[in-house]
Amino acid sequence: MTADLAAVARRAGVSPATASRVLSGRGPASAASRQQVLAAAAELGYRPHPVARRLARGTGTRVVFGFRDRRTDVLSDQWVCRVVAAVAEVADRHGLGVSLRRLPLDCGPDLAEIAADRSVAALVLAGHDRSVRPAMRGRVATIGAAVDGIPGADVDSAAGLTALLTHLHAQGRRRIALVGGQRWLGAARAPRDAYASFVTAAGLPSRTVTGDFTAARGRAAARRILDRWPDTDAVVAVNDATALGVLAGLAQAGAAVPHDIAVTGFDDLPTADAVRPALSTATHPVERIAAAACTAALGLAPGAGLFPSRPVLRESA
Amino acid sequence: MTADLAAVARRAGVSPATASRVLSGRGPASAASRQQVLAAAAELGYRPHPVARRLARGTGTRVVFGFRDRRTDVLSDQWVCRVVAAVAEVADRHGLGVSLRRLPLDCGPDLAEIAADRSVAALVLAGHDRSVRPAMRGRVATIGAAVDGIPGADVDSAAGLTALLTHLHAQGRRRIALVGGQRWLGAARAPRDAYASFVTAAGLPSRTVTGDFTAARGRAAARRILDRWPDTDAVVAVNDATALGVLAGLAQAGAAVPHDIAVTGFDDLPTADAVRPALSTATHPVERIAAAACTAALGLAPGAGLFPSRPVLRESA
DNA sequence: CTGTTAGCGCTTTCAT
DNA sequence: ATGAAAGCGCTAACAG
Repeated sequence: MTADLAAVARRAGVSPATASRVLSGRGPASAASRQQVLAAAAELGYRPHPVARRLARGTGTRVVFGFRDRRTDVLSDQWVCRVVAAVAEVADRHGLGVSLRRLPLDCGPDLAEIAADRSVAALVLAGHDRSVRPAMRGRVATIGAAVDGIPGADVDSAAGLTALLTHLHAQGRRRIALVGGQRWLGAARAPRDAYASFVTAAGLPSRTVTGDFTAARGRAAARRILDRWPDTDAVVAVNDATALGVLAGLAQAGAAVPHDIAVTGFDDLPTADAVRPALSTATHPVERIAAAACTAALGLAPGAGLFPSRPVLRESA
Repeated sequence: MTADLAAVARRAGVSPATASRVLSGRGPASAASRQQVLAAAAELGYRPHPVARRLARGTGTRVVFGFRDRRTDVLSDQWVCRVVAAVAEVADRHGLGVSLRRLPLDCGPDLAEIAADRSVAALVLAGHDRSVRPAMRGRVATIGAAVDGIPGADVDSAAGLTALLTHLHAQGRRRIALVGGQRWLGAARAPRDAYASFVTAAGLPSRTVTGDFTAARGRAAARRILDRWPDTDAVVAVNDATALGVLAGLAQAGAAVPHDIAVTGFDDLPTADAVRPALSTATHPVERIAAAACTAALGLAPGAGLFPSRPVLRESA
């Protein structure tokens, strides 16, 4: 039914090899043959067979998004879902699909399996830290800090958090607490460090509580903070989900936001603007980040890069 | 490097065809040969080449999730992202990837293009209505109402909404407004109808406002409702995003939830439980729905099915 | 139940 | 620049 390359070549009066060169844009071809081939392809309504192409080239057909986490219920994480969707949209432009794979903390075996799967064109990793080293020969990128040689599409969270802290400080907040992330997570490090530098530089007390990027823990963290340091006047959360939890926890405890306590999130998920009080946070170009990680993993772009984290001030701070 | 089928066959002392039959589980094979082949495969660490397999079988390598909507920014819709992620997880088990494709309202040409793409193993459609008819020969399923012959993984939203309305009524709410969805959207029909039947049966006034499944419109809808029917004592929203917006709009107008006005959502997204007041809504098995649609589209399951919508009562109603 | 023989559709050396 | 030919790795129709 559908015309194949041979048919196009025949009609163009050239060999399949030449037709292939023209249609795939790889390899030389005279203007004349190019002309013929293109015309023939158009007339025949030729559509290359992506699968055949990938088999011949030895490239895979899907990019795996590997998310390393302790939770089993990955789908309830908005950030994860958003990134997967973003990657799915980018991948579509390359004729590829995305698979979501939850990875345990000790993901060596899983990574080896992924590397051995020849349907995998590339691996995009998130939730990693220094200890994670993919078993793949290239075709890998991370969302988050780059790890030895592997390109990473990272958010400049140090700058973003510092900007938020600066804002709070300018507002007169002097007893600022941080709800951070798990220690095993690479992405939790930068915020923690940025917070530490800021408070010491500004001569503020350091008040840190560990969360896990979920609203549930954010809520618990709010209570803990109120218990330990009742005079806290601002809470900086490592992401929006946590901040939402903090908001809920504070409301439950009867603290007024932002009057008594200011709250900030991180990521600027759609909900940040839908809740009351609207969440002040830092916004990140998720789509561009996903796209960068994806193309870098596919080897279509040199490296990934550092993306801006811009404060978005709404009502909560 | 990696052993191929021929190597396994050779080592097992059988033909490639037999090895293929055993390893792919299709076609007959004597216990003896099966034994040999399996052993040989194990010893050689044989991993089938998914791409070659798909080329030979003529099946595609990815499932396209087509989302029909007027918005360009699909990624800011939590439901969409969640479904994509869920499909991506299910697809992974079949060695497939998912592509996300935004479809315009008039998506005929796009569907034709998707059908012509031989890398597409299946199409999962959402945001459709009766007018949409995929150009594919099978390999399609919808999330939402089934349309002529195409299986659909649908939520029993009529039952879910009715349950919510019944709850509100039992609470003494008598002036209940609905924030529905766009008329061109098939998924918006069932809730609208369910609401209509309920209010007429209960002898309540009908108060309907059209939303678009976003928080922004939900907020606007809340204001409109307050304007037109100041004595409204409950607002039922067609989804959680809308409900979040309604919550924000009511808060802004100084209405207390649930004291003055009760609010309900639909879907039970993770945020529903993170906001204050926590959103009363109806919960749906998103993963199972996505899985059903995916497997049905791939032709691995007969049809999709109707999934339960169970009320989850929290604080807002 | 098994082997033989063609493919699936495109790419890519390697000569020319 | 171009063509012939040899794959990429597996599946499936067809005899036997």
